[in-house]
Amino acid sequence: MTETNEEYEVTQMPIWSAGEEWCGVTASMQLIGKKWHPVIISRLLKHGTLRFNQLQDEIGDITNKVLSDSLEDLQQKNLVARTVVNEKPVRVEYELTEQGKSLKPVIEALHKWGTTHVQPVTNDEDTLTQ
Amino acid sequence: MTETNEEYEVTQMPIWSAGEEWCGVTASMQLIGKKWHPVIISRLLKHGTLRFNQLQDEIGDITNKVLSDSLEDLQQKNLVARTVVNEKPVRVEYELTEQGKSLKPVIEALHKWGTTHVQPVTNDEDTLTQ
DNA sequence: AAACTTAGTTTCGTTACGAAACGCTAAAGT
DNA sequence: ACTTTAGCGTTTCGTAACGAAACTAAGTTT
Repeated sequence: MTETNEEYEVTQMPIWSAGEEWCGVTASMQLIGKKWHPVIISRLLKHGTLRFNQLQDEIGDITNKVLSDSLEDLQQKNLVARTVVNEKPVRVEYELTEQGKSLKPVIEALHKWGTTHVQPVTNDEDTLTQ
Repeated sequence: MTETNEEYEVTQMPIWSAGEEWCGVTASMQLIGKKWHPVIISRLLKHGTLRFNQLQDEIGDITNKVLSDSLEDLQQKNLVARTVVNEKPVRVEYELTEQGKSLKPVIEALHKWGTTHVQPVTNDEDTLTQ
């Protein structure tokens, strides 16, 4: 097909091109700036290792496709590792790499802000009490 | 725009519905989980007040449309305030609300992680143009 | 054989993001 | 009087990300 395994293609995209001032926030966003990445990482931080369906249950509202796509992206960015355990039925485990674990302070900051500055609306859709 | 408006209506979208376990990370993501939001907020944290073009220059790679859309979303979420100063030519200023300023620890965590765990690539791999 | 489990993939529709061009107001240059 | 410049966007159109729902595939249990 392709001469030199173009599938892999080291998609370490150019984080920042010349001239522009490089910024840590921008850099972080290139790696975890997708909708579900921080949530997935938070669950793996909490549980260490999770299987596909466990992860999905923990998150709650994510579809198969989006979880699958997100995990693929996270692997490709070396934040998550995927292991196939040969049992029957086959078991697939996801866990954070060291790089992924290093995101702990970021996730903690997100968690803290979310819990202290966003109130969960306790639903029933008519409580406009704040 | 400050008076009651049926179009406005939602005020605070349902962050989480009943049975699901609510999580601070998910909540945060609902508010700042867009590609450019953290970067925009970081610039406003740094400079206090910025005009449209200043903000665009500070960020570097964002288009008019996306910056405009993002700012609109941030206003709607009460993280950014927009002020029109009636000069000639008209001046429009953006700054963080108190709620927006409270994101400082989150942005700092992102900044720190980005600067310590992502290296700026300096365009190796193909050094043809630069 | 039918149903279930795990771990996804396929299809298709909607929303977010991007590039480039254009619009508007008003001053300033020629 | 025109053209250019500056500020602050909007319009148009194309691609990528996200989502809902159905489906696949290997093996297991009923």
